[in-house]
Amino acid sequence: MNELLVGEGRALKHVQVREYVRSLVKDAAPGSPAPSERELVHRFGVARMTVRQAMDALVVEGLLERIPGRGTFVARPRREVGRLLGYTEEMTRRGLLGESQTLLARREQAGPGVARALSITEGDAVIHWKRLRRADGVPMCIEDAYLNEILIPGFLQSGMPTSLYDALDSRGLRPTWAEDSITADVASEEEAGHLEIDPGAAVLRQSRRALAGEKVVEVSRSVYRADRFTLWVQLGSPG
Amino acid sequence: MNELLVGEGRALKHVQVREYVRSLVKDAAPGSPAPSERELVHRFGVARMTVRQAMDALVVEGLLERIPGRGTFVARPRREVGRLLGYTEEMTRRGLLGESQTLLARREQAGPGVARALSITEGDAVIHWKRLRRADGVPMCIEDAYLNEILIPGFLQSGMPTSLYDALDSRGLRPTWAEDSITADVASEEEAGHLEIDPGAAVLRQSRRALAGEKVVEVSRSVYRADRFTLWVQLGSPG
DNA sequence: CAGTGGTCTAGACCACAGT
DNA sequence: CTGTGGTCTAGACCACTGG
Repeated sequence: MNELLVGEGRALKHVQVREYVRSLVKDAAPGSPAPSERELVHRFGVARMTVRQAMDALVVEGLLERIPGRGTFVARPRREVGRLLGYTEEMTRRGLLGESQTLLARREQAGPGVARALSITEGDAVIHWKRLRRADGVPMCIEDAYLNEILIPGFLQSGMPTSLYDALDSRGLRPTWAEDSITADVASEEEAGHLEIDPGAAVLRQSRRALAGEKVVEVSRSVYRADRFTLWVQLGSPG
Repeated sequence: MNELLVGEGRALKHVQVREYVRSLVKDAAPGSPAPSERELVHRFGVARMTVRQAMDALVVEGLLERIPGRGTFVARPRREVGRLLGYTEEMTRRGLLGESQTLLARREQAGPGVARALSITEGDAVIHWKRLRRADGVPMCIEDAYLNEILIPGFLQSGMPTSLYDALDSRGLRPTWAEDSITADVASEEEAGHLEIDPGAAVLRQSRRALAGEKVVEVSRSVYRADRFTLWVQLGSPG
């Protein structure tokens, strides 16, 4: 469990075996056989329970699959909820060039709504960052985000990053979980101006509460041009 | 692993221990201590590795949490992607009464698009089921669904169920995974008539591909009144 | 038949918590 | 200090698979 905390010199045997098998299996096709447990026992000179501990971890991880009487095999990749993507990554994945234009970036005191959403106290410092997002040069979305300043001290002074999620990542605060609410609406005058659409055109509104571990790092409201953006979500339990 | 396949008489020790601990812990508050491993060794007269196998399963399940040097404790419930809900359940959860009015229900041959989405062959039999959904008596959504007829023989003849997902559930085909695409739009004339809104009013369009295990059981397009419906989604990896 | 994973034993030493 | 979980050993028998 705590291999990252182990000092340099130590190397737990089950970890050695696990990583050996992982490296063997890394680029193998699904269905390829992994070494048998008894083969690993001989190769590493360890007890079978130790080998099983190593293999168990890889099975739980979804990398291997045991078939009684036959052997252990590379599992077909399980369906999984994708990594949580920021706007720039999302656009890159769609083959578009994502750009941002900052409309507002300043330190504020949290109002009651933002404070509740960020799980902080009203009046605490927050970063308010509003951006116009483009894709291949054409307006795509307006994002209005609030960040918990306590978690990212000096954020405004350090120069605004291109990708918020990358910036959070570098602080060990990449969101891995988000709660979104999504609704359809029509664009207001102001939104229409920024997005270069007609007032009354359809837009998709997304409110996000993004967490890194237990910490709420970002709450935001985004409004997307409906004619340019479709949201994809996977729901339920992989498997 | 295969406790369900085990004959009546057999009872694997690690399963006995696991279920004993599970029952102890079922209604316990997070943070409550579970029996220590050595205590279970004495209680069941088994080896410690056997107890660990039992506890490991509960830890992987997220029910228990080990703290080295302290003991094993009931874990706080992990964040999890919710069970995939059908319309009726979704409305119930929101405190609304969900009702359906069938607009169309018949057997058809799959066209190319539906066939691809259902992972079947063009011309295969499908159930085409179009419904107007109400919440507390007011139109909420129009759902146009296609079901793989091979998976649910006699579906049309058996009387249309109130809840599609419950009906699938009873056949062991409750969807546990869905891929949705969501976009905003304005209502067409026909949609506006059904939904009792003005043409041009904002609507949320949701295309769903729902799977039970590996089988695609349902593909559907729904159009929701934006003034009455907000979609909630959780993204990322629980934990 | 030989080989596989699944289960199980009866010990052992370690690092770490709390008293 | 005692008690905890974490690691590890060197065997064993079982049910199952495939040739």
